[in-house]
Amino acid sequence: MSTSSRFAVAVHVLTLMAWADDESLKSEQVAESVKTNPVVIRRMLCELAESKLVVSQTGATGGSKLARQPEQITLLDIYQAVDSRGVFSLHRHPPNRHCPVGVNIGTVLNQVLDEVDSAVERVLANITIKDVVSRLKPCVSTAVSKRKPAGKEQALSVRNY
Amino acid sequence: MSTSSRFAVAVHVLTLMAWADDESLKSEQVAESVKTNPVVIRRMLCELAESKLVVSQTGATGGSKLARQPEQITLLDIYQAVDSRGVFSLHRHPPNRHCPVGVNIGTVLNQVLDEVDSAVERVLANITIKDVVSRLKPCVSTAVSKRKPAGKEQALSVRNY
DNA sequence: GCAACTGTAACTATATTGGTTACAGACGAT
DNA sequence: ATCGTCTGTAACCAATATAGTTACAGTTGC
Repeated sequence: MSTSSRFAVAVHVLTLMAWADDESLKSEQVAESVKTNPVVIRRMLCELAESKLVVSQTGATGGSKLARQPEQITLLDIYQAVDSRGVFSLHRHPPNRHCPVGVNIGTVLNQVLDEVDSAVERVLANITIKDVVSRLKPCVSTAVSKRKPAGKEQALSVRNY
Repeated sequence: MSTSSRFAVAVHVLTLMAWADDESLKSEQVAESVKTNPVVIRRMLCELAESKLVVSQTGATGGSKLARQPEQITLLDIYQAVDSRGVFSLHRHPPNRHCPVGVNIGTVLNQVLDEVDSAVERVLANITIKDVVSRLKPCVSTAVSKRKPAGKEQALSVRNY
């Protein structure tokens, strides 16, 4: 199975941008939230830009923001953009073609892997970045209310961290 | 996502044993079908034995066979035995706790990952090794019929390769 | 006892991901 | 026009996971 955190980080990045509304974020700011190197973020942003999920601008005052509304970006879009190799893999090297099982297990396994991948995609297609932000807000206001009884969530800028 | 072929190989191994009926197979024979090293197979067989999917016997005339009937072993059993880390991973290092998104994205991501894992498990739980063997047989008899018009599949022993 | 297995440790090889440095090119501000 | 700040990208290193290999102790049937 996947051992990659690329999907998790990509969701994190796009959620940050949705949180920031229409303001563009610099790779440095995103990297601070994810706690990684800005180059790692920029590499991922390039992939996300190729899939038309974000738009970036070079130059001073540059940065990146969502290419569409948060409700029009599904987790499946993100998954396909950064981590679309499927849940499982077949054998590294093809099995023995002279064995009745070895010669055809690949066909059967591919059917199974397709079923699994479809199930994963059905789940991811039904969750948007807007949903993620919605699920996030209760956590945040609760966390903040310990210090600020009157929650004013909009004041929490990701740019401050 | 997963990039491991462990699940594919494990299904292959157990399918071989189901195909061999109740005869025990030596790691050498299994390795020939999978085209890998017998030690790789024995390592995997140990994991499968811990999960009570196969039983092995040491000594001369030793080998391994299924611990239960093929219809009582699901692909979920196999998945959990050899590759149970879940489909996705979270961030390698925890995100910034001072960022409203970073501090809680893990909670939301875990909800999503649980939904995905459940979907995968539902698919795998509904496929047994017997099903895999059934899906395999048409392929084999077709392949064989090119040389042997009167198919007699039972004669195809995995022990020959 | 001997031969043929499994179980397992130790090591190497290979692949993937993540992290880092460095730098060319874009672009707004002055 | 040039300067500072940003993106895009190449090149490289580190860390991790899996696969493959050799070696050998222990088990078991003959």
